Amino acid sequence: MIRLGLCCKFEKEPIKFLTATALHAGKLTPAERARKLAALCAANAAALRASLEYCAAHGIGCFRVNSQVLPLATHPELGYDLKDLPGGEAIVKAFKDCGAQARRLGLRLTFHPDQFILLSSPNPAVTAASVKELEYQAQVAGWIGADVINIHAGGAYGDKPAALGRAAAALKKLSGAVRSRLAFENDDRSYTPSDLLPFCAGQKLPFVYDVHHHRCLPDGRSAEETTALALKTWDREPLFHLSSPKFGWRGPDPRPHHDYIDLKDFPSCWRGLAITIEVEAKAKELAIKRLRRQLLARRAGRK
DNA sequence: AGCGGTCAAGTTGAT
DNA sequence: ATCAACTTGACCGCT
Repeated sequence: MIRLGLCCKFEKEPIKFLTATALHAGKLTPAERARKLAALCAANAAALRASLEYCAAHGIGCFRVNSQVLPLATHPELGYDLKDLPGGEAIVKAFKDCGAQARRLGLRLTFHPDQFILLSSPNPAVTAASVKELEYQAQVAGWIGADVINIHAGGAYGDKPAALGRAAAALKKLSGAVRSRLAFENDDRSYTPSDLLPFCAGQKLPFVYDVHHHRCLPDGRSAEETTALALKTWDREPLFHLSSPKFGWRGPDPRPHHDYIDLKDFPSCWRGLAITIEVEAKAKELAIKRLRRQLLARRAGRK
């Protein structure tokens, strides 16, 4: 059966992940700052633990972890190694406990580094910062047992093949911890599934199929064809993305995400597949709950 | 408790 | 030139 994934946060459930601003943290003395950051990391480990319990209790099989789960960890000036913060070892253990609990509960965990993470950039400083961020996320992924770090291909810079060539070169700089988890997702501006499927095949990396992005930036291939090709790139449970347009498909801009998923946007060819679908909907766990109910009702009604 | 200004980072396309 | 969009609006000082 399909596994639905919740992205990063909750709408109604009182589980909060904390962050910090560099401006404020930078004004603190080093000791104050270390204490503050340690407190945030510890609170986020507890929030992750609570998230896992919630997901398991509500039929949500996958949870995406916020990139800022260790706030400012890779900041150029304020970055830190969690083990060096006060009580850091205990916080690492709290994350490892989350991993053990996720395994017990059968939950899948993923990361989706943000838009600044670019392996295709012509600027080496951008790539270097991206590699650093990926290594950090892979470290946390190791603690908690997350099996996917999903990124976009980045900008086209006027020449997509050249950009993908730079990405391929950057892949060589990544540790096994990142490589073994890395996946590429089609976006709604530059890179379609047709752009990325050959790249992923060549690099032996899985392809995360976002059908909403594909509908916003089509490439002439159907969802059925693309789904079949995407499935083949995975040596474990495939990961796909689903959303609905906030203002409808006839609105001014289909890209912003709706609070909920319109069942009509659920590709019929996804029915019954053994896949994870991360639900990118603003109403978060409420959207998953509604989608789950509708999928079950449809399944029952079909028979 | 609530408000408003502000926040590390890149790229794109609409206005 | 500015802005919103992207995986998530949240933080923080002020009242």
